[in-house]
Amino acid sequence: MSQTEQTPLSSSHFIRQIVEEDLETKVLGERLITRFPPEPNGYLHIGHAKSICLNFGLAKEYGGVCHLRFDDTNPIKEEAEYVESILEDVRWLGWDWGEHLYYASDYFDTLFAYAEKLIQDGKAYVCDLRPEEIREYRGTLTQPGKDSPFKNRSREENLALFGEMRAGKIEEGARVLRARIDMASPNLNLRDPIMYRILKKPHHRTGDKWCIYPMYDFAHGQSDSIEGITHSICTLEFEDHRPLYDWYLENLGIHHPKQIEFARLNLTYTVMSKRKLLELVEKELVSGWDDPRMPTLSGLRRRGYTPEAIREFCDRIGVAKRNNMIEVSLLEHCLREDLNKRAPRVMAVLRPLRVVLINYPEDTEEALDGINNPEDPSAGTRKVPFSRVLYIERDDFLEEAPRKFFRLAPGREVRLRYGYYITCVEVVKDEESGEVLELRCTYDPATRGGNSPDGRKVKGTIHWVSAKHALEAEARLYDRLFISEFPEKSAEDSSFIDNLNPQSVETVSCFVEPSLAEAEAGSIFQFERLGYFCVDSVDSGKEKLVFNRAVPLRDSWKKIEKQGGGGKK
RNA sequence: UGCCCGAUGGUGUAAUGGUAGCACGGCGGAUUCUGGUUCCGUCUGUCAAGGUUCGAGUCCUUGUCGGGCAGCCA
Repeated sequence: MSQTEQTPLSSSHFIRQIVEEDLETKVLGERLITRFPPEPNGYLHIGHAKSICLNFGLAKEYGGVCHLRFDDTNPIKEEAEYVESILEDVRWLGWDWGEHLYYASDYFDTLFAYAEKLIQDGKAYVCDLRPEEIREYRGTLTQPGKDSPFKNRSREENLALFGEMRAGKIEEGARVLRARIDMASPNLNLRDPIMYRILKKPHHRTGDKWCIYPMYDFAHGQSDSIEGITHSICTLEFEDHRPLYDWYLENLGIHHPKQIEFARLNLTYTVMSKRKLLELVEKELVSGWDDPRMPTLSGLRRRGYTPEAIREFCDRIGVAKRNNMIEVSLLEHCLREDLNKRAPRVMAVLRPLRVVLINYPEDTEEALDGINNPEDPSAGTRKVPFSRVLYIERDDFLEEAPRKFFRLAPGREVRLRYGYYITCVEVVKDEESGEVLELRCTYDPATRGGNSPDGRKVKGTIHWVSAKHALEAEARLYDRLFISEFPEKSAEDSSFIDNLNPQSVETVSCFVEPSLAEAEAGSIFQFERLGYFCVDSVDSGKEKLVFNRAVPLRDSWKKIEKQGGGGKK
């Protein structure tokens, strides 16, 4: 057993190395404590999954713990609805925070006391500059800022003023509490950053208790500190904030976790920013945060992605500091890899073409044995009803078929999966339009089950459903939401919205085998030769089955077809 | 023309001064009652120039390119 574990699948990335070293030298204690700190202002997406798996994964791996903490310091943007969805998504992904569920808002009292301490130490002051003035005084990227005229107020005055801010005596925007650092710092975050601002808004957890709220920088590090976090792992854009993170903790003289930054996930053909995802939702360009085309965890779940596939994906993409752009094909690969092992196979016809077996008795039907999962013998077999009239996929018939087309064509023989060999003898067409309406075929009774006693081979096997027994269902064929590989890189005067794929979903009415009648919401099947389909958790029901295509099977025929049509006829 | 970070095949990611490897992807083939799966083969890489060293993807210098930062957002 231990021999199989000698080669860990996940590679050793730089954060793991730092953690390992720190655990060895015990500079931050003996136990690893990480945290995932979402702001409850939107739904979690696949990019968050990277962070979640990193933080929870590391904790699990090294016998530590990972906290789930909501970074809820801005009541204007945050809502309880988001808290609920985030809890659900993290749990669904397979992680357990145990009793370690926290809210930055739980620390508001402590944070307030911390602020008073800095004032007392002459390291913070109340500033009366207006927002525009603060911006002016801050300077620019290349020019230093200048001191606020209020920078040298006495401690007593600052304390009193800060108390008034808290008591609601000051109007919004009139005053802020600032750290007294250095207006000339080349790092703008150190130019006397704002610690507290006045926001006369009720908070989703603290209600009306507060009308001043700490800024991210004044809340995050201290929250980490209070919880005894050892390694505070965040994304690259906070790199410039680290000196401030360190400054607060040092000047407060409290436990000092180590902040480490890594590059966030980017995926081709999708957008990842919460702002853009919100825009898609609000403009009703998608059906909601859980639209199966969204890269949100709720969308992916509804689409048919499994937690296992997502975790595997997060493991494979690695962790580094350089900006990256992961190809969606890797995500799709991880899904197929997982589902191939587990998804029951079933037959469904998306674009039906009627086939009549002219030498098959009218009143007969039989039950054929279908293998539920060739990758998993324990999944067993099922009975699939067969009769004289069937539906096959329109794509599986071509009137003028090239040599490499192994499916049905006039005069050609194919195997019906688990059924008989059939030969197409007649094509019935609409006289006016020329559209193929029906195929008339003969079947070979000796080939029942899919093998011929004379050993003759057929190149192709196609799927089918019995017309009499089939269930009608809806299938939603999803494709990528954007046509462009890099939707955010749109022309100057256009938005990422212009890169939406107009064919990102096609809804078809299809026929599925009767065994699917009792399929539960959220369960996933492989429609043989087509792809993986998930019973929609919102719209599917007893009256009407609705399936979402999570991902199609790889299709090498399509490739041949594109390259040159599979040769001469 | 400030500060910080980064640069390895098409895309990711390893190699921690000592044979540039793995995965996805592409291409070709074998097997197959899913044109799926599986298996085999194959393709392409250390940003540039100097320096240190017996030896540099790795260390140093300079340059180039990419990213982040001027919310009372996180």
